[in-house]
Amino acid sequence: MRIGEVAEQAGVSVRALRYYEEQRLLSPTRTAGGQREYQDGSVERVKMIQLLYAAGLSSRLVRQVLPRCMNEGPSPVGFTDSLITERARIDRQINDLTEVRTRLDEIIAVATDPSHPHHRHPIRAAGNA
Amino acid sequence: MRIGEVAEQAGVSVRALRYYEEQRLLSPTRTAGGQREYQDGSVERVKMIQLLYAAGLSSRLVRQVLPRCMNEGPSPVGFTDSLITERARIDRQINDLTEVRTRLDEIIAVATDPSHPHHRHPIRAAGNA
DNA sequence: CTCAAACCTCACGCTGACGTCAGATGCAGC
DNA sequence: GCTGCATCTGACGTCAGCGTGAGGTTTGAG
Repeated sequence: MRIGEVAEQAGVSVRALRYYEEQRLLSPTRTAGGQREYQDGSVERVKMIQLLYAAGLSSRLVRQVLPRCMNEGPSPVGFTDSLITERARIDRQINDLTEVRTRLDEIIAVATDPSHPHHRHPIRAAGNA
Repeated sequence: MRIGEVAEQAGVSVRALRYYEEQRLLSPTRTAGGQREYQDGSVERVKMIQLLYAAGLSSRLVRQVLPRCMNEGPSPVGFTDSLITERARIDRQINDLTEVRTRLDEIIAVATDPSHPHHRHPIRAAGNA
C-alpha cells in the first residue's frame, strides 16, 4: 500500500504518517523510486498509534508499548516502571474527566430544565422581548 | 492573600496565576503599590481551573463554565451547545483512556508474571549473566 | 511518450499553557 | 534609609503533533 491509501483507511493525514515514521513508530519499505510501501497490518497499527496518542502517551512511550500492543515480541527491559507510572496518570485523568463530566451534566441540566431558577431559554434570552 | 501564598496553597506556579488572570479566569484586586490581592475563595477557584484544564477544556470554555462551577450565577446565554459538544468529547476520551489502560494492564501483567513466556525479570535482564 | 496525480524532502508555522530571564518596584524588619 | 525577598511588567522560549507551502521526482493510465 502507498501512503495515501493508508492515510485514508486509517483516517489520518499523510503528514501524520510521515511524522510517525520520523518518530520511529512505522518503518515502511521503499520502492525503487523512493516511495513508501506499507505492509498489510499498517492500518491497524496506525489506528493503535492514534489511540495511544489520544490517551495522552508521548511518542517515546508509544514507541515502547506499541510492539506489545501489536504482539510483536518482548519489550525493552525495565520499562515496566514507566508503564505503571503512566497507568497511574491515566487513572487520575479518568477521574478528572469523570468529575468534570458530572459538573457539565449538572450545568447542562440546569440550563435545560425550565423549572430551575437559573434556567435560560435555549432560544430566546429571558426577560427580553 | 498575595500571589505566592495562593500559588503554594493551590499547587500551581506564580506564572500560572498571572496567566489565568490574562485569560480572565481570575480578577484579583490590587494594592496601592500594584500588587495582586486575592480573596479567600481564590485557592478553591484555582483548583477548579486546574481540574477543568486537566480535563482538556480550553481557556475560553473554562471561562464559560467556571462561574457555574463556583455557583456564581447564570452563564452566558446560548452556550449549552458547546458544553454538550465538550461532554461528548470527554466521553470519547474516557473511552480511549479506559481502553489504553486495559492494554497497559495486560502488558504489565505479562511483564510481571514469571510463568509467562514473554516474562522479563524486573531487575536482571533474562539471558545475561 | 505524455501528463496529471501522487509522492518526495526540507523547513517554517501554529497552538496552548505555561517557563524563564531581565530590569524595575513594593513591602517589611531593623 | 537600607536590605532583601516578593512581586511587578514585558517579552521571548518550549514542546508536541502535526499543517502548510515550495520545489522537485515517481508512477501509471491513456
